[in-house]
Amino acid sequence: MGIKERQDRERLAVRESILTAARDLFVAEGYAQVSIRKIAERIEYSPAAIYSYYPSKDDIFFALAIEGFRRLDDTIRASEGAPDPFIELRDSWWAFYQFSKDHREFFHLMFVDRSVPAITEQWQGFDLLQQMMTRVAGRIQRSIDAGRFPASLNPDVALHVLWAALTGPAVLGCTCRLAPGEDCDALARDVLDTTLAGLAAGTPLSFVPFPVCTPVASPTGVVPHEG
Amino acid sequence: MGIKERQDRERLAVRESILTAARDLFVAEGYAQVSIRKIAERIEYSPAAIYSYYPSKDDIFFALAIEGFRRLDDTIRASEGAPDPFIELRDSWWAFYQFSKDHREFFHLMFVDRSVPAITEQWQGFDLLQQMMTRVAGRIQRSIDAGRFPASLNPDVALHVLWAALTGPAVLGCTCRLAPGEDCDALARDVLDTTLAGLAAGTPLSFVPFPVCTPVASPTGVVPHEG
DNA sequence: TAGACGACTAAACAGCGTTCAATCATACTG
DNA sequence: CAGTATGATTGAACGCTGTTTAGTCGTCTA
Repeated sequence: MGIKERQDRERLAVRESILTAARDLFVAEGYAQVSIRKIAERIEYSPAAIYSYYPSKDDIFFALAIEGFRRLDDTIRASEGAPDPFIELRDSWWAFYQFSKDHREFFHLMFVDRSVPAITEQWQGFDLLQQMMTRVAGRIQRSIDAGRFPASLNPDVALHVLWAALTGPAVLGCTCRLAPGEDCDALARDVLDTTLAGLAAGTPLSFVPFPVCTPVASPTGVVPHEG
Repeated sequence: MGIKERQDRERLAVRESILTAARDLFVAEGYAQVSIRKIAERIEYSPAAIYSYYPSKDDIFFALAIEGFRRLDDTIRASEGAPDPFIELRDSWWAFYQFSKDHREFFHLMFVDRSVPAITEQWQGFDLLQQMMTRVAGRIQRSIDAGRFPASLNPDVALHVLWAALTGPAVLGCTCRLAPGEDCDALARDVLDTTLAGLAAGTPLSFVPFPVCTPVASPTGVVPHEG
């Protein structure tokens, strides 16, 4: 009988509709405006019903975060293809910044929010994030190979420096910390170019990355140089 | 009669005790754990009483943000004194980053939080912030004068680039977005040094700063260069 | 057809920010 | 000193939140 299959399908559909309602509220009105009761009203179920699909509100946000990583992955993948690996690298990080603008709430949930502990705790468990990091580290390696960065540059370290630096303007933008007339895009571009130039200049670095995101595992493991 | 004076003094004392209770809860348990009822319990007043001292919970957080700017100002002032202006500049931003570590909740409230609209809206109205920016812009100017940066560098633009870049590792740190073993201090140091190096390399910049924070008003006004 | 199982709901709990009528202590006035 | 006005303070309530629980209802299975 396909009865169980149909039931599973129906359950999945409701589960999906919860996520859709949450996402719509989230994107349209912001994180703080998402409540179990509002979601319930949208899907025409009682608030309690939601708890048989998600154990808590946090788990709904966790699911949204995963969706966010999927969207970010799409955005960064779409930035591939520039003939020059250095330009391609620059495009990757510009895509990262653009993501913070185009998906403000997602970005905040993924990279800034502290109110969903599971997202912070399982940070290293987001496969897609690790894959993205690996991919971008690969682009850095190709830029090194093309002579745009010193051969001594550790791609994983550069990845973290670029990530941290670009997170700044993204946060300032999505939390409205610039003066009304100031152009956040210009600031992000300047931070990106300045950081790339600083890396190209061979600035000594001291960060020791977590081994996971090494693009291609070297036989001797990750050996970060001292700064 | 000193009666009115005494009453004013008492009112101020209660007002201050509200802020102290809020700050203690805030620092010890985090933003989300601060509630009017908990503050009321600490100062042994009813929750309603608080509303005759602060019109809303947001106003309490606003007062805490002002205190935060005072603390940050102290921290940055304390970083003055290095003989080399470039080192002094580096110390300023290291102090900014250290502030984000030592006063995590304050930093979050001041630079990241979105749930207190007044802080975002009155952002340009924080005198102390403007003064700090002016002071740091002055340090950048002295570094330019000392030949550590190109003469073409606009101090206000550099200020914003450094601010944005350093905000990144600060946010990643205080929102726990690094892997357990990773050293956020090292990352912040690398971002700082990389950004300083990028600025020193004369990277073309395009950001146009809001005129307010020009260290010394030039007769022709702020003329940002094109990037 | 009877029973079991699972989805769903109404109602409640404890918490939240905030408001309001009522109370109480104090200071001023006659 | 008595009476009044003033302003601080409170208890109770409103409407909101996330979550739990007991009970209902419909569908599938035997």
